[in-house]
Amino acid sequence: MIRSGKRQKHFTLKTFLCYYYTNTSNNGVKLKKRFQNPSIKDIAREAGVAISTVSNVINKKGVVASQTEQKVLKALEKINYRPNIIARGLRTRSTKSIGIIVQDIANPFTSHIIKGMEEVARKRGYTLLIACTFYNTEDEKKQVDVFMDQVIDGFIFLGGYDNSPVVRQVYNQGIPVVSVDREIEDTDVPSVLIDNQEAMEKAVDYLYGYGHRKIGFVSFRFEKQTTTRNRYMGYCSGLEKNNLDYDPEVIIIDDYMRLNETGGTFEIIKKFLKKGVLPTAFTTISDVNAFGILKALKAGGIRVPQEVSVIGFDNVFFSNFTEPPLTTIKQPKKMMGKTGMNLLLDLVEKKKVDKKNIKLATSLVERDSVGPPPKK
Amino acid sequence: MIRSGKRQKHFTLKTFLCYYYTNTSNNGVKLKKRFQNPSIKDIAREAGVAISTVSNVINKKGVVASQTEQKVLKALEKINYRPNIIARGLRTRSTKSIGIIVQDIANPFTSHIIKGMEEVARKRGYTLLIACTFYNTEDEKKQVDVFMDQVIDGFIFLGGYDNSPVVRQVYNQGIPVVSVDREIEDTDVPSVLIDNQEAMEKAVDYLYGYGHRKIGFVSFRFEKQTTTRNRYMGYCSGLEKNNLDYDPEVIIIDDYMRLNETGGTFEIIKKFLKKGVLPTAFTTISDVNAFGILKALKAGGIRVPQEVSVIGFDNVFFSNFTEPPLTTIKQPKKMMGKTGMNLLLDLVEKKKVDKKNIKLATSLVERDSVGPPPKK
DNA sequence: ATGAAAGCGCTAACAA
DNA sequence: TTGTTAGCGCTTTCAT
Repeated sequence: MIRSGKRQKHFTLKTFLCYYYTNTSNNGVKLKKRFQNPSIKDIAREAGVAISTVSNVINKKGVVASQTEQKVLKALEKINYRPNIIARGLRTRSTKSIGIIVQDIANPFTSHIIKGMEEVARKRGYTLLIACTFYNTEDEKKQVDVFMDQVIDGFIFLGGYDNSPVVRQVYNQGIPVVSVDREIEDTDVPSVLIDNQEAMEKAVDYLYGYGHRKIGFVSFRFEKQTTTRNRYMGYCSGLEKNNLDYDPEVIIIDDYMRLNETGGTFEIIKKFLKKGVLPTAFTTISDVNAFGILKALKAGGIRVPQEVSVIGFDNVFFSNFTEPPLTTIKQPKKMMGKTGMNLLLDLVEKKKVDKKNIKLATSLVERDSVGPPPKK
Repeated sequence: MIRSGKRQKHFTLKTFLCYYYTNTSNNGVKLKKRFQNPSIKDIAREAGVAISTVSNVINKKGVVASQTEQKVLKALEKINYRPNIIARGLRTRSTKSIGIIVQDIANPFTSHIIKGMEEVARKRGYTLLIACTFYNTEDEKKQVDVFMDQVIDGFIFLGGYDNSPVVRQVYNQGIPVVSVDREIEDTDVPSVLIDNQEAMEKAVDYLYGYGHRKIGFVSFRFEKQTTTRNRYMGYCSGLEKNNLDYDPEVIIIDDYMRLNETGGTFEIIKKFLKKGVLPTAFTTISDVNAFGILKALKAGGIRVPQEVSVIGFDNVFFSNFTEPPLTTIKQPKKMMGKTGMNLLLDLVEKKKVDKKNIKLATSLVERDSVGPPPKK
């Protein structure tokens, strides 16, 4: 309800010029009807030029005589005018805002990506609309519609289930969209990703290099999530590459850790420990899961990395502050956000983009949670 | 650039009814000019009623004969119509969106507050615009203007420096605003806060109860931030209450930890350790700072809590996964977010609010980072 | 109860 | 080069 005249309590510089008089049925007397922010009309009147001329000056369009321009500029300076984006949006169908659909804004991985996005969006003059869907595909669909109603300039889908029909639908409507950390099978849709398989393979290689031969994998289920599935694929191909057997006994896949990664993993691994079969090292799909493993291991009196090694994925900030500090695969979070947003805005602004499916490099951060396996 | 006809590539159910013909200068031939989403006009035409009647049905306003209503409903069902919020906003000056100004969206404390906000906003049909200012007061001012241009329904200022003039200005313009985790001196402005002083006093009491008599305090500078200053006040009053001396030697206040809380604190405390004066316990203004203390202590070979105790503030998720798990003051983060957003939306919707300055309760979460001081 | 029409503030097409 | 005007899609007022 911004700028609703009735709630305006003070005269401000912004408004002092802008009340106007209009006929009402009140005995034909002209009454002060409402306050509002200055509009382009006020500027035009003040400068003594046409509305469209003001518009041209503001948007640096058309040709305006420098003398006229001066007049407008002067009026603009005198009156603290700000164009109404909503009104402009109604005409131009652009509101300088980007909708971001994310699973969980409080997740330390995604929140850093968003931070990167926010940074470039703001720098380029766009505003961020954010909605969280908590892995609810229906909600995601609904939220897309809500954003459509708001008339946004573009979409970013950040992480979560593939849910490509929704992305596709947006894409098909000709709305700029990029998928970040979400692998859509069709590569028409612009994307910013990492090579999840290669990254996880790197982790297995690293563990193998330390002498590990019985390497576990812990994850939630990944039928609907290609990113995660590809990490699993990387785990498998890493095994294969190093001639290691695929051992279902040390592969723990359970959806219980889906929405409560750390706590869920903790429980699952604690239970797993009771079985008495132990890999010499754990791989997992994210740091927040690794934290749960670490804690369960500690609770079970198992030392890391002396008895069991653990390697994470993401390189979340807190990986540096666990005990021991977590060795992990680093995803360039902020860069993913920035790259994704720049790509999207280039699309929005119809700039030439030479690469619309971008893969960013990962790296391995060595800390202290991986060591050689214990000697028998 | 949503719904820009030129980029529409496919016919969809949504659009099939909605291309129309118009004269162009092209030899006087009528040309298909553009696609668009169905508008209220299309519904009106389909139902054979007036536009305003459709509007009335949609908004459940005025009186519509049930027969007419049925016709409209039927048309509505046939055509997948969605009102254009932007156009509506132009008239009503309400876009069902809330602007949130926050320092750092990736901070684990604020991100959980925002999560709470998002939850209720979405439930109540509002969208979130988010901007980060990174403690830059100028940016904050600018961002307020950007949000104004967007015509949002209300503001939330979340954390950060007091910067009350900006908040005041918004408030004075009659725009609904609430301040969350940000203490503005004037209580006209609705707010959701905790009692920072009482909370920190609680921490000191707790430490005192364990036998600590030399209690440190670590913080960045707080001239411009009342929340933090009040925690300091709580530290002081806690000391006083328990007849403890105020000892500047163990009070570490340094802005170096402002924007890099954990890393900065780590450095500062590492340096501090060299001085050789050590409190038996540390209080600090947030968990992320406590993590730095923990790590510095560990680096210095000092055991927690056997030699030195540490108590945090916030109860961030990861406090549970440090070594040792961090004892801390819990702030009801999600609740703060939800309460703040509910308050704001009540204000926006002009509902009766019986309490516009809300204080939420904190509690102390006992984990393992506090123990009795070492015996001499 | 229903419809016609006037804007909201802006841009863009076109006339002058 | 400048001004006039027709919308964008909606709500709201006022006739009917």
